[in-house]
This record gives sequence, C-alpha cells and structure tokens, in this order.
Amino acid sequence: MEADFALGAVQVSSSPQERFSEYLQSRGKRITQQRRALIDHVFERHDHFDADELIANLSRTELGDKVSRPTVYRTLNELVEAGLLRRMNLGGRAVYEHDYGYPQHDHLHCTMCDTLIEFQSDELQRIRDAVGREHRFRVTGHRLIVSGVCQECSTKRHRRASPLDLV
Amino acid sequence: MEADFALGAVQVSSSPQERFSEYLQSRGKRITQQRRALIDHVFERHDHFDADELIANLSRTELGDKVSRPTVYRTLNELVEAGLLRRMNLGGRAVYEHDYGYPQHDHLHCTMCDTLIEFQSDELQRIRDAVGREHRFRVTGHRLIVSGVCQECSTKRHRRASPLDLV
DNA sequence: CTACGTGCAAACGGTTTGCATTTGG
DNA sequence: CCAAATGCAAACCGTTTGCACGTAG
Repeated sequence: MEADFALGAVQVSSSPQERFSEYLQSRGKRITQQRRALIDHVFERHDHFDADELIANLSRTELGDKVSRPTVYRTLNELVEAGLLRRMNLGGRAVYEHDYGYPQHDHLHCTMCDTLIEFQSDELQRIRDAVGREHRFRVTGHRLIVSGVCQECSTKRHRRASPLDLV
Repeated sequence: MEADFALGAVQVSSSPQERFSEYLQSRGKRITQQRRALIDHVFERHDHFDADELIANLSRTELGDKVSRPTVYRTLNELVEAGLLRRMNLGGRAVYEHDYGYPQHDHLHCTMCDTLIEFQSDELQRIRDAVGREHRFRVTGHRLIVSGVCQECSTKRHRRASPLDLV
C-alpha cells in the first residue's frame, strides 16, 4: 500500500522509539530486539498496513525473519495500547496507522483498490461532540470511513461496488 | 439488546417480506420455510443484532431450531444484498440492523454496555459529500461510529475504556 | 422431476494462547 | 539469576464451504 502524506505531522517532544521505551519501562516490560526492530520498521514511513503486510515487509529487511508472527501481533497490541498506533477494522482484518504525533483524521476508502485517503474536518469533530452532548454521551473518539471509488479507479474499467464492501 | 426507536420509520410501499420475495424470485431463488422464518423474525422489531443473538433468539421461538447456523449466515448475506439489512463491523463481528424503510443514520457506541444509539445528521451527510468532491472521490456510503460511554454507564461504577475498544 | 436450498461437519483466515526455551535487566 | 518475552504449534472464533440429502416450483 502507498504512503499517504495528505496531512503533515505535528511536532512532538520525543520519538516513537523513546515513547515506546517509556511505556515499556513504566510497566516493567523489556526492550527486546524484536520490539526495537518492529517499532523502527513501523515508524520508518507513514502508511496504512495490516499484520500480514508488516510481516511480509519486515521479512524483506535485514532484520529479516527474526520476528515471529505471534510477536508481531503481541507488539502491535502494545503499540496501540501505548498510543503509538491506531487500529481500525476494514473488512474483517485490523489495519494500523501512526497515531502518536499525527493529527486526528478520517478516511476515504476506495472499495476497488482498497486505498485509504486521509482527510481532516473540524466541522465533523464539532458535530460529533454536539451529538454526544445531545445524548448525554461522553465521547471518547470516533471512526468514520467514507466508502466509494477513488479517481484512478473511476477512470479504469469498472466492477460494481456491492453493499457487501461497506466497512 | 434493546430496540432503539430513536428514529421513525419512513413509509414504504411494500413489506420486507414482499420485498424479499421479489428479490428472490427475480433471481430464480426459492422462498423456503427457513427464509420465511428468518425474515419474519428479523423484522418483528427494530434492533441491532449479530448472528449469534439471532440464532439464540430464534431458537427460543416455535420456529425453534428449524434453521441451522449456516443457513442463518447465508440468509443474512442475502438480506444485506437485497437491501433489507445493513451490516456494520463492531469489534470483529458483524452487526445487523434494518435498512429497508429506515432512514440513514449513524451510531453512538457505548464501550461499556455495547449499546448502539442511533442519530441522524444532515450536516454530516453534507461534509461527507463535500470531502468526496474535494478528493474527486465518488462516494457510495459511509460508516461513522462515535465511541464513548452512555449516560447510564456513566452513573454506574467504572472501568476505563481502553483504546482497544475503539471500533 | 430437477435445480436450488439445507444441514452437517469440516475448512477457513485472522488472531490469540499454552508451554518450553531464550533473554534482558 | 529469574521474570518476562519469544517461537512453535495448536487453539480460537466468527464465518464460509463441500457434499449428500431434502424440497420448492
């Protein structure tokens, strides 16, 4: 999957690596080779990925197959818990993206090529909070995915997006 | 799960049963006992449910255990395809609600009791379409889930909503 | 009569887990 | 040292599928 640099990073005081170390140490967890390899790889560039892509991608590097599948899953969970990654669910599988040092945003999801395009809307945020207030609901977050077909795919030959494609 | 009658039904020309029959016949599919039992049960009242709840619920009726698990799954897929049900994904499993004759809406999801509260926002629709235009993206639909804690759960004793709870 | 649908059991795919072994602090 | 993490293989869980039998039209 291609990187989407639609939004700029916000400045943060420490690197993801430092953040993760703090998180681990504060919980008596250890900084292992595998965790280092994973966080370095994951924060090398901003994109969306699932566990399989990460594993495939990782095994192409020198770090190679030094990290097993279960460890990848375990570490992804830790990175989410540490606030470094955000997880969303797309058609049954978990998809991850950078959270730490990255602004709140939502996604357009092309049902043909599966690409995720990021966008930001303050208005949306406003609506979300207003609706929460109306229902006396304490809002902690939201997930919006707009489904459709991206420009490139629109110009190519078509297949109908079925209702089954909707997230 | 409780029914949420937050929004009123819009009037439609034919019943879900009739709609389903049309759908089936137009495709050379058959109107079987099982399909009848399922659509009657599903449209008895408006609520959100997953496959397991439907099966459990159904086996409590006289129709009893006349419908097997695979048939429930197969029929749910047909009902979605027929435009009678909408499917959304909540924490790994599929959740269904009435689509036919029911207005477009989104959900507040309480991460403590798992209840879904419906709300409607024209503004949201507007934003969605505007964003699509900006990105030359042909929008076919969207899914928004606002996570948080509902009023009842807020007043009860707490457990922290972890980031893992986010849809 | 003959597809189409069903039920069963088994497969599936993404993710998690029990356990013996390795390793960080 | 020893608790925590890893790798392996197996379990898990929601969902789908192959196949022989049943049934709608």
